[in-house]
Amino acid sequence: MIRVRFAPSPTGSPHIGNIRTAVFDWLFARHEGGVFILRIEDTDRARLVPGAMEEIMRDLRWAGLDWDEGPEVGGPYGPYIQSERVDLYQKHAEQLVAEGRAYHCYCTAERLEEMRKAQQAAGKPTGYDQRCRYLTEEERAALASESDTFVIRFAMPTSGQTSFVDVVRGELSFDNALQDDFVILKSDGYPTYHFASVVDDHLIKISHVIRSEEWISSTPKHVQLYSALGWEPPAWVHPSLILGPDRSKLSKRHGAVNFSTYIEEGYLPDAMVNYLALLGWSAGEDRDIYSIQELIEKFTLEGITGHPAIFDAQKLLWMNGVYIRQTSMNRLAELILPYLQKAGLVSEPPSDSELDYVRKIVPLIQDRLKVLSEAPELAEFFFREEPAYDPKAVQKWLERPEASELLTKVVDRLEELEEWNVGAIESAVREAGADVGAEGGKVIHPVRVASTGRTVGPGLFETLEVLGRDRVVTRLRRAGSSEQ
RNA sequence: GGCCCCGUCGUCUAGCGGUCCAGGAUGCAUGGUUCUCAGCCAUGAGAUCGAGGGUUCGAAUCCCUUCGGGGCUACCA
Repeated sequence: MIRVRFAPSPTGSPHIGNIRTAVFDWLFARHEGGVFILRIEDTDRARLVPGAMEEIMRDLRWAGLDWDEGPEVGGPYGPYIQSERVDLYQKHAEQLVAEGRAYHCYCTAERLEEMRKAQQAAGKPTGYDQRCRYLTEEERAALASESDTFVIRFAMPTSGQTSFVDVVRGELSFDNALQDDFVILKSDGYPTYHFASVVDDHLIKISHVIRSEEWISSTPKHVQLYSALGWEPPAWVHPSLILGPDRSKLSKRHGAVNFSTYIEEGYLPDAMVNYLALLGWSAGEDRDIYSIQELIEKFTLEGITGHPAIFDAQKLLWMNGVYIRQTSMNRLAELILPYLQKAGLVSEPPSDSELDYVRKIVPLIQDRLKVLSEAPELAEFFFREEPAYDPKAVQKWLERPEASELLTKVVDRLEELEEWNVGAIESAVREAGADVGAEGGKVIHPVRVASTGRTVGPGLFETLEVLGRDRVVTRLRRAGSSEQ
């Protein structure tokens, strides 16, 4: 049975890279008919951010990455929050100590710091000097009695190599002598990541550890831990990092990296998952748009690339536009409604007529939307009592002698229309234009500016139809008479 | 510094010894559709496959060296 886990640390908001890993985990589990597990790695009490765990779960749910075991849903190997499992880590750590595979260390932070400085100054690899590893019983007892705190360090083999197979890179090998006697249990009684993840991955029966490249160098530590504990390690899968435009690890410096930012800006869940799946993975085909179902069908570990990928916000934007165009009108109306309300264009809750109006506007802006948050800007003139007139547009199309006459003719004809629909509106406007010797853009542009305040926008006749006769007549009359 | 990973158009990538004087997408440019914008359609520019050596009849694909980028190097994850 394939069992994978997404194991974030609640130290802040999930960012693009975190969710990309979750996407890989989830896609792999679903492809294999396996189990996707969410485990919270909150063993660093100092960096814990209140609410971060909730945000992680909210983001995953928003993206449709549902977990089969984990917080709020439970499962046979819980709890799935590491701070609730400390006794487990302590038990296994003590077991390692009893077996001589780990030891208590009484060195102070100050001594460790000095040691590191000296090592760096001497140009030597840094790492614990194992002072507490070879203590005699007497020395150990003495230190224990005079020191109230200690950590437990793992006794790494001092020679030989540790090898393991990484699914995306093949066999990797590291010198044991260069590995540190790393801490497995901190002085506050909590485990370090290295220890907690190994204990949990085993106890929770994880078959594949999928985590980003930054963990490769500590994998030999984990492999040795498995060996000391007498456990079989899982398959290791290390996709490459996601980089910022400057090619360094994606971080806050690069701007919008928090996943929630993309939710707020109005990216669609499926578009985000589609885009993230393609960052570091490929189905080996000449295409980019995949439904979630298709991604599940196609996703294999073999398609994961071994080189870093730079996050391309422009391509994401394009892809989101594709998804918006694929969205049904009614659905899109629902999606943009909150944005229109936030901008004060539609009341909360919306009236039936407002809802109806929004639905009529959607077809006109769908092709022009790349993210939902652009909706208010694109549709503002539909809602305002008086549209915001672009001064340059007014100057170019309305502040000319013939404009007033033209607009008047247009309104006159529009008012006489029996049917208010695109065809009738178009005929009326064009005929009015012909009356004053203006055709095509010469009549369309002034009318657009007069009715919407701008030179760009959806097709004029469709726009007028949706605006409705009352608004159109009012705006054209006003613009036609208030010649500057 | 040490250890490790990686290196194909600006970007995401296809490619796993010959069908590649390297394909798709994005972005960019130009043209078409049209009332503008967007969309859509078409065309184009854009990668001597980081570089240098090999192996081979033949290499982006295998080997070595080199350079470059990145990651790790905590009682953080």
